[in-house]
Amino acid sequence: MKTEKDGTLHNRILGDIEHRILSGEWPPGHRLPFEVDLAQQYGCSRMTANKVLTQLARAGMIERRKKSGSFVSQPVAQAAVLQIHDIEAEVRSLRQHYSYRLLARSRRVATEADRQRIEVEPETQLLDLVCLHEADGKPFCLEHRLINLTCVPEAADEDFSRSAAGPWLVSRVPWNAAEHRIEAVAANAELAKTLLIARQTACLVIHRRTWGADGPVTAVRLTYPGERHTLVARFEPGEAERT
Amino acid sequence: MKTEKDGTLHNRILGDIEHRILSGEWPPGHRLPFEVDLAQQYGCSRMTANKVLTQLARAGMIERRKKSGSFVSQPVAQAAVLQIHDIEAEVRSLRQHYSYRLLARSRRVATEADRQRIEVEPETQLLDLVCLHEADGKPFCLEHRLINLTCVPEAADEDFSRSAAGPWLVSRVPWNAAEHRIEAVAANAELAKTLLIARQTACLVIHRRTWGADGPVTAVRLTYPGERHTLVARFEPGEAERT
DNA sequence: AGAATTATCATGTATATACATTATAGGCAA
DNA sequence: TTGCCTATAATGTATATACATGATAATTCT
Repeated sequence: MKTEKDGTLHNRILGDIEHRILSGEWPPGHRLPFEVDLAQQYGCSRMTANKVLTQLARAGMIERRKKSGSFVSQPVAQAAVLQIHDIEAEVRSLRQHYSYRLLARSRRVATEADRQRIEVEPETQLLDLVCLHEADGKPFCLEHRLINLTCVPEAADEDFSRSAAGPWLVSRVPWNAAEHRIEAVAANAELAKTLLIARQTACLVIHRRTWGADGPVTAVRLTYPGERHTLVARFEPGEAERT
Repeated sequence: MKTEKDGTLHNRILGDIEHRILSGEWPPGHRLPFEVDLAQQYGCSRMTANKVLTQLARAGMIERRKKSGSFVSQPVAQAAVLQIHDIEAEVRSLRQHYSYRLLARSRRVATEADRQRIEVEPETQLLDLVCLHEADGKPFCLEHRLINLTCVPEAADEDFSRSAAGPWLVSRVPWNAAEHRIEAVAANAELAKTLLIARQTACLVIHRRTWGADGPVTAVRLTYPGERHTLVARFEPGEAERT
């Protein structure tokens, strides 16, 4: 995403209108000048004004109605962009040493329980991986992953004993949709033992399901000890991307 | 965000190129046809092809280099759009009855502890609210909120005993940045009592800080009993918005 | 007056054109 | 061979223009 304003007329106009909206000078519901008037004010052609307004409309900051004009949008339901890091990068950014251990690997036909986690057809071959990501040798995150071998048959030939499946998949399989579910759970005995934490410790659990052109690719559950981990999301409503 | 493909030439071309990229037909690094060639293939002018490519570039799906051409981007760090609902709407969407109770309201000059939560100057007047959102009469979410009275002096005259401060603020104060932090915590005695849950129950905590043109507006901490609440985030990398 | 028609206005989409910008390739001279 | 210059190719930005679309306002007809 480019955000620098590179002196072009287009971006100057865009920035100016954005500023008026964000500062509250043009509150929600306010009708902005017609395209021809904007063009005159800024000394540009209608096409240029039109492109700016089109972009603002795509960014959701204004709504456009034929004949009536363009209006500042009501603030919409809040949305935030959540960065889902690669775990290795996440550990390194904490300046800790990253290591990885494969705890279990099995291949099977999807069971009913599996199909609760990943929406595959019955009889689909799956790869089931359980692995532990460590920071400075201490448990950082426990990963449970199912991979749909119909979509990614090459995965059957990888043993994933040295490196995690996540980065391997990302670079190999094009995907076009993902769903994340985030919840808090208390550690049960098994989880506590694996993560070396006390029972009942609150943990942050991220479920991620990914789809490609041929259907579900993978479903992964990441469990982080709660006290040691937070997710951060940012939202800049005015940051319409610049050309 | 408009996503329907409304038969225009622009959107036909956009959808076609998107499809080639998402299906893997044009993998990351692949050079797509030059603008003039695209224009010829689709029987349109270069301007139209240019606008489509510009849009794809803004959506992050392609990178453009002068003289060299346009290339399919490497998949970027995953990002997900997290919907932060209005709590009342959230409860209603579960088809439960929403109610609200103000538990505490006080006004004071920012303490050192407050300034850990909201980045205001010393001596700033704050409004501190604690309230409970209920679904079908049962605790649903506990809210701790600080409001910066320098930014929102009108808030001092509202008692917030009948309705929550969130929606009131949203409709009154333009804001331009927000930060969310999500973590899991175990309920302490006080929290357990307020939310009517067992001690040590895992809870999902969302910290949201909001900035307006005049600095920090509000900081809010929402605590949900973990077993009963999940956050959902979606990401559609190919969903470049359509004109 | 009320309904149907027409005119008008603002936006939406597309084209042709012009010139600016910038990275690459090729040529030319020291 | 090296360094510089120039030509060229592709994108970037902006303009003028044309016609389509859809909503509102004005007019006309019954």
